[in-house]
Amino acid sequence: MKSLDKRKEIISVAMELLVENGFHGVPMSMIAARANVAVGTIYRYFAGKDELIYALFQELETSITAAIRERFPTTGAIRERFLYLNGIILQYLIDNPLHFRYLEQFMNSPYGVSMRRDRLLDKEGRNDIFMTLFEEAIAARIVKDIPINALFSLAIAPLIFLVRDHILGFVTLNEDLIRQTAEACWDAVRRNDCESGADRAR
Amino acid sequence: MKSLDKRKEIISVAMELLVENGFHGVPMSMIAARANVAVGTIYRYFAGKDELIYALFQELETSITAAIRERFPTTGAIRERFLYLNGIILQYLIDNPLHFRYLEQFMNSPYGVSMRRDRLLDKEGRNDIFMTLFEEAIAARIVKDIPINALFSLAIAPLIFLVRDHILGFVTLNEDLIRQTAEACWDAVRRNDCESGADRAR
Amino acid sequence: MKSLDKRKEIISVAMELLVENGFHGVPMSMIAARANVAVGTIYRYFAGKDELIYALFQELETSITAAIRERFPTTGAIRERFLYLNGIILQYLIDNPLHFRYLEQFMNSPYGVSMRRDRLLDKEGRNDIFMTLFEEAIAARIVKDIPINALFSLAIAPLIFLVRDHILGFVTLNEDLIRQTAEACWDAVRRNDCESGADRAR
Amino acid sequence: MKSLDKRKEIISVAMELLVENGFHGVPMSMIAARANVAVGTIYRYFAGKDELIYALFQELETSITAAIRERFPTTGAIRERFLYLNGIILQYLIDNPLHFRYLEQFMNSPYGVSMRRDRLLDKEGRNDIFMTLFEEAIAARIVKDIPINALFSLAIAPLIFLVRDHILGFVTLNEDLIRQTAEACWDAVRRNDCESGADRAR
DNA sequence: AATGAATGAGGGTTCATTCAT
DNA sequence: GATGAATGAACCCTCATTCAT
Repeated sequence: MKSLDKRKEIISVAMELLVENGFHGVPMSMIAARANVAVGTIYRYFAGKDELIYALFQELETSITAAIRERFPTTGAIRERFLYLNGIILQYLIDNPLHFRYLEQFMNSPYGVSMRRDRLLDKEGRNDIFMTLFEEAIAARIVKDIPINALFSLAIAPLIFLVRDHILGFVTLNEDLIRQTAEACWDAVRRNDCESGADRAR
Repeated sequence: MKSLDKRKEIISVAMELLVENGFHGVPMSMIAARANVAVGTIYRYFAGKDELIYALFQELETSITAAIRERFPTTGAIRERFLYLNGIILQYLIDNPLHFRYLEQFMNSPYGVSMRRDRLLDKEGRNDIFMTLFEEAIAARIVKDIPINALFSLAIAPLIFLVRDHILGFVTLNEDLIRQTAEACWDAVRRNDCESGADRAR
Repeated sequence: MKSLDKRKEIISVAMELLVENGFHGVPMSMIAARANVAVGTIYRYFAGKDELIYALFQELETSITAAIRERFPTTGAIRERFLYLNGIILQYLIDNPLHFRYLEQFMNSPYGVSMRRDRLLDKEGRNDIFMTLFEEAIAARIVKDIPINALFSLAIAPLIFLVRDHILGFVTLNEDLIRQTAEACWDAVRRNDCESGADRAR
Repeated sequence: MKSLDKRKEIISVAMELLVENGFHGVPMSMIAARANVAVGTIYRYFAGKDELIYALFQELETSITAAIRERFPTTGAIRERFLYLNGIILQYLIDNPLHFRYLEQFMNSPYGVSMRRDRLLDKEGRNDIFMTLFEEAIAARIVKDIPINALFSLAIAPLIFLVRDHILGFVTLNEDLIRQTAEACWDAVRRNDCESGADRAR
């Protein structure tokens, strides 16, 4: 097995186990055993358990960002791009439930909190696609005049919750429901006087 | 100190410590020390650490349910009740950031997952207030015709995300923003043809 | 077994094992097993292995200091007190070969070096009995006019070396030899013009 | 790099690191890295870590013995030869503090102990220069009539202690102090009735 | 000869839980 | 009821050594 394959195998196995058993329910030895490597080998690729957990997050972030970037249209009506973007994200999360569950656990653990604290400092501007879209929309006075964080929450949060329900089996997300939800999110962020409501009717 | 006081003290101390350091960053001995009891004493009130963690969740759930129930108006226009309900929840979470952060950590840990699995079985119908309201709204054809889980996500998720941002200092939630967000959530769930859009203008 | 007894047992067992196998040849588990306690118990009395090693040194230092102090005469001719002091030390080391070997290993390991570095800072004036004696002797112009460290080395170092040889079986230290060596050390430190040489003849 | 150069480089790097961090504070990988060779390469020159540590000791012993032998005068008054010998040793240790510190650590570790045990068996008669000198001196009734080990300790131990103090910065060894200490050591070993004391005045 | 990735036994340490007082 | 000393399984991590390249 090549070196890179080993790293990938470790990441893949770790993701699965950590999602299933929680960060503290998975000894390094368990990861090693399932990845068919020695414990020490993991430490050639990751400085420690914490670093492995962070690395998994970054791996996943890279993957989701790539997925979005490669499919996202840079032109077209804002509303259409918004709906399309939401659709992509929803689809990605449904297709990669492991990633979704890892993200949820990571973000709501001390790891995620400290990660966000670090990010606050070196503001690299993540989620830039969404942010760019919103900035354009704000300038065009198409969306509500509230802080961009609020817009972001209105646009994204329901998707996250729905995916969670979907994964837990409370609801089944089909194409129709995905579209409807994406549109509902748009309703939440757009200005909703009749005029701009009219743009739907065009 | 009375027996009940001890239990309360343990719960209060544990909540604080667990939120700050994560479930696995808090030894029982640390809780005992901060609560001014012996380690063994905790085991008189809770069967073990896991049970303590579950008990904390239940305490908190009781508290939040009570807060909602005691303030929620059973009459009035659906939209107004919806906005009011959202406002109560938001306010509760802002006033009790410890509860909020505990919930987030709990829900996204193996504890929360297994708890939800248990609930799936003995469907007790939590969140009944919201559900009742939605059922009424669906019957009145005021809200979109999508699964109730989707409605629930659209109504609640953005608030959760915003509170998280607020607690982390990304955004400051004042009364205006709370109202605007609650209304945006309503926009997401309501039927948004011009007619029902008009009901806002009434 | 009382708590204090346990601490003593751990110290005693640790001393023996560490002397025999070296600091790094003795796992905590080995100490625990021989002391008939659980591994964790050691950590109730010592913060960690390093601290245990330091504690052993201090234990031993206290013991040796006490042994010297309780027997040392505060009056009498300087030469007699010097010889007596050397005798006490020699006897102590011969009687407690474990202590001697522990000291040697400790002093010549990174532990001892860092300990001495710490002591340099908070100069507490150890070995004060010897130092006091020397200061008196210097004032009386009985000993050589060289730095006190040099005097100290001349007075003590040969004893240490001899004890080492004794323990290794290269030489057998009997009372005669002890006395002769102590006197030879005195010859090394005293002013050795005929006049002060004469004080021996008095 | 030639093979021999590699061996020398490994030895030199290892000496430095082992002195600074202790035998157990230096992984083989650290030595390899600092010597710019692969870990495996070290094992071509030394059978294992223990053997490396022994080899370092032997290198050093060879070096010190050579230094003494090449400078030591085989003729002259015993006292002068004694003083000269002590001077050589002292100078060597001061010039090679790394060797000194290595020796101290080695001798007082299980390595040194087992080495000495081995030597006991195949009595090779080390320190022969000193021993020869002493035997000559004993025969000439110039030194005290005590076991040769005792004489050796009196002659050498203070120097060792002083060098240690010097390296640790407790005292500064200049030429004067070196000479004075060497003479004091002579005072310790020589017969010190006035007559032989007079030989100093000659 | 040289490399360095891989190994895995072994070590220090933690901490949930128990139970004699 | 309350205490907290004692327990020991289990964890993370290190590093001497090997061996395929």
